[in-house]
Amino acid sequence: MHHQQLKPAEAASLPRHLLEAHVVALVRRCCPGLLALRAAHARLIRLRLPRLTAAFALSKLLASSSSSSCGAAPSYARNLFDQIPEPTAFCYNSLIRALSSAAGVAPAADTVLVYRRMLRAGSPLPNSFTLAFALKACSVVPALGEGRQLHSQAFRRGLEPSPYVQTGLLNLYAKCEEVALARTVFDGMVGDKNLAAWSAMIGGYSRVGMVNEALGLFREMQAADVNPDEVTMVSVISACAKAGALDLGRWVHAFIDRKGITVDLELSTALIDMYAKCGLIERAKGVFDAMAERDTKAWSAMIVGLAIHGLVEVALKLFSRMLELKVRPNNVTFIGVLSACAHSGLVNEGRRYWSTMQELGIKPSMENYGCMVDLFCRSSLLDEAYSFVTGMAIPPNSVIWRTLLVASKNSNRFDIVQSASKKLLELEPCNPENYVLLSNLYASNSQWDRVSYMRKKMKENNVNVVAGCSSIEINGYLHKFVVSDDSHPEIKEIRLLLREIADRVVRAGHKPWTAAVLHDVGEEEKEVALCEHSERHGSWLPALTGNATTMSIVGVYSTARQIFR
DNA sequence: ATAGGGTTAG
Repeated sequence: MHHQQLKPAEAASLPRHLLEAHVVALVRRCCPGLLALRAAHARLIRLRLPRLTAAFALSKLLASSSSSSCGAAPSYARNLFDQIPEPTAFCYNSLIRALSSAAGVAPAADTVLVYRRMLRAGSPLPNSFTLAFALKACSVVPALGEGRQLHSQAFRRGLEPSPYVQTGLLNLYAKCEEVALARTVFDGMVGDKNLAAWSAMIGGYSRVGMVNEALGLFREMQAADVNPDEVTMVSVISACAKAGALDLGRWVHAFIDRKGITVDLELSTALIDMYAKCGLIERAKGVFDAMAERDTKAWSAMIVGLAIHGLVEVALKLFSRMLELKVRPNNVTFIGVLSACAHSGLVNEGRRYWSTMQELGIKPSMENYGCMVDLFCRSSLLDEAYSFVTGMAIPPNSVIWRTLLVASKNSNRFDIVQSASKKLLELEPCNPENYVLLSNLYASNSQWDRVSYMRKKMKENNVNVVAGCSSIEINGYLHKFVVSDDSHPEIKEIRLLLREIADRVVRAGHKPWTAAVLHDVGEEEKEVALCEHSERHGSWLPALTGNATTMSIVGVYSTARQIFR
């Protein structure tokens, strides 16, 4: 009965519960996939089901089209919903669930509209499913305003105690980087906290870079006897990657193996990212090679990792392999490819990849444009860089203008300097970095009137230079340092050690750049030293990815540690 | 009657 075609005549004679069983089986069999769903839809129409069973069938189709395994189908879901004469809560909930897979900011706005429509209709009333799905839609955007409206709805309707609503709220705040709000929900959870809540909270801390909090909570979770799974571990590993905490990352990887946690696609990608960011590109490659299947993100993580290690040829070869295997690259993949070209001055190759990107129909992101500007600037093709910037399809951001400005400051292209600095101050009148950059630029040309003008403008805009900071992981704890901050309890020992390292670098006959960075030198020299460093090794240390002014003495220490390794 | 939280690359 379940596996054979049912004819309209037979359908008419079947009792309702058997018909419904048939509908359930039919819809279940065709999932996932929108096409199969449409075919099932057509067959159900041909059966000319009685009114109630037809509504039931439409509800089942709607629920199926809203599941994530079906692929994005919000418009189909709307279509189905509109055919249901008296939608139940189940129908509303499925429609809201389907909306969360739409692109852009639409899910949040549409969700609120559907929710309002439900309230206006007077019945059915929203239940915990409604809120859980609606909150999910707001989390994917993420949309804090809409989410807060839903929070107050949950409270007013007494649906707040539901663990699914709670996790939905917690996740919403975590996605919006409102960790304090997320923590309030987390702490207020009644009874035992479930795995999803722990994972969402750890993920929230990791997302905003509160690494110690993320790892601390991971320990608390184990103390509370909640067993982490592969989803939890993705956040934990990603926290290690953010911190550049290699020792900790290796320990966590060993933990994953010891506990027999499945290293799936996502966790492998997180591990690749972690090893690459922590400087162990070979281990990253090892994880990549061991993967059973690799999606765009996994390939991108590997290619970007190789690129930042300066392993340009390997990165580009891997990209060709990716194309051969018909994995579709996206703009992030091209960040890796283009930055690889920029790193080693492959201008023509970079241009070629840029057209490849166009041919593949990938719309360049700001970062992609940034890679090209960087590519031209590093090869001293200022004219090309400038005309590229002015011809961009989207308005260039401050990063682009800063790249151009730094590249042209030692040239005689005052027109570029002029226009770039003007744009920069328009776009970011409150970023101290720009004032430092421009002051230094004018000072080096002895344009003292302009230097003091900069100072005046800073005062006008109430801009204060904030100290850059850096961090290093030692024995599983992240130590933070701020430029010229001596408050670290072991600052004396740290300074002594740095001096020792500097001496050893010189004695070992290394280029003096390392020593230059280690001693208290001017920003300009640090910048030169960093450029040389990047060319030689790729900028694999997170501590060094900021500009020279945001680099603290301990950031340098970790560089030196890597060199001696 | 029918369904549900958390994760990944720049």
